[in-house]
Amino acid sequence: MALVKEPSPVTAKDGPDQDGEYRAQTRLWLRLLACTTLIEGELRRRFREEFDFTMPRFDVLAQLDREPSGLVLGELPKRLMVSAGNLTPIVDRLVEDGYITRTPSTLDRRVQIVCMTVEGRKAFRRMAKSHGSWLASLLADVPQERVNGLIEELDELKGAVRDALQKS
Amino acid sequence: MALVKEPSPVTAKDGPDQDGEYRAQTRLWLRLLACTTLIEGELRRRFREEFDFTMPRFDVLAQLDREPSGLVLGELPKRLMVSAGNLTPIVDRLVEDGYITRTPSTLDRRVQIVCMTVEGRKAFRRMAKSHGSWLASLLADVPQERVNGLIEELDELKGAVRDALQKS
DNA sequence: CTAAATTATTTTATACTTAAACTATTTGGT
DNA sequence: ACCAAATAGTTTAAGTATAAAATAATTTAG
Repeated sequence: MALVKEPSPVTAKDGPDQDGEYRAQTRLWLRLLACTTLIEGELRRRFREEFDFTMPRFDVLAQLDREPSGLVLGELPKRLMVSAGNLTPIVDRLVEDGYITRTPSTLDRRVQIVCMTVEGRKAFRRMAKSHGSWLASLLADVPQERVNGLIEELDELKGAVRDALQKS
Repeated sequence: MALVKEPSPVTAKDGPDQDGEYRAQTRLWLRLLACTTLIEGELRRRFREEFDFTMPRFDVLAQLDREPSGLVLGELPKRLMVSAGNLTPIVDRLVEDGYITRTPSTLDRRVQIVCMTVEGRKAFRRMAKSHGSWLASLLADVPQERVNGLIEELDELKGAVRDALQKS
């Protein structure tokens, strides 16, 4: 189960660090993580301060906003790339707070349908607008073509990683 | 305190979504998050399976690996971009497991110096090697120039975001 | 030379996260 | 019809994360 190409002996070009191979890939990962952490921290902070809301809760609403007829609960973990167990308390709380409803399916009593309420939708729209403008302000100094280029490149990167995961 | 340029009235070009402005910035953020989540999940899984270790613990060791004489404890939260309170239990556990030591400074008894042990260093090297090869395998299908290009672009993006945060 | 401000770190409260075990329900094979 | 396997969802245990309050030690100002 060889997941990795045998490290080619790079001997000639490596720098002062004797770390060995894969430096560029590791560096890319660290950049990716740093950018995400930086932006995520700021978004979290603002969600908290302005709306007393958390990002995972917002993410759930964002999914439901696109589905007027609601979603099977089990779809959420897949779309949000989080574990199922994780969503239970988050959904509980959103129901409790009146943003969404959770109704058991009549056809299959294991299944539950979650659906945004009118107030939920209203609250989401308001927050989504701020969310967009926060991002725009954070990324204001990144030229538009660079933004578009990165979108494309990261899409491809995501695809490449997914493929690699599939194969393993 | 205008953080955001007033949304220019895009009226003409917007697509089927009436989301409004900032679409590209939001899309970029979602891609960034998706890539990071995807890779992070896989790295976490492998750390767990192969070494029964977690990423935050590895991150602490990675910082200390570069500092043979140890680090002031307070440096860690800054470098790792996590909160200070968060590190206390992580450092506790690393000490307990013998990977690092924590000694109070003689000059300033508020300060503690953390330093990797020999076994810690050995364990770290072993894990770092795997970490690198996991990343290489995940990113194997991303061409080398693309990797290098992304490193640079993300570096600039990080700088731009940091500047934006500074100003706010 | 002491009171007040500052700094380093820990503690507390709340929330998120995963993996794995568990419950309830449905489905497919016999 | 029955029972084993599969599926949907929740619960549990351990760990990670933040913000904010608390503690302790040091520095600074008067």
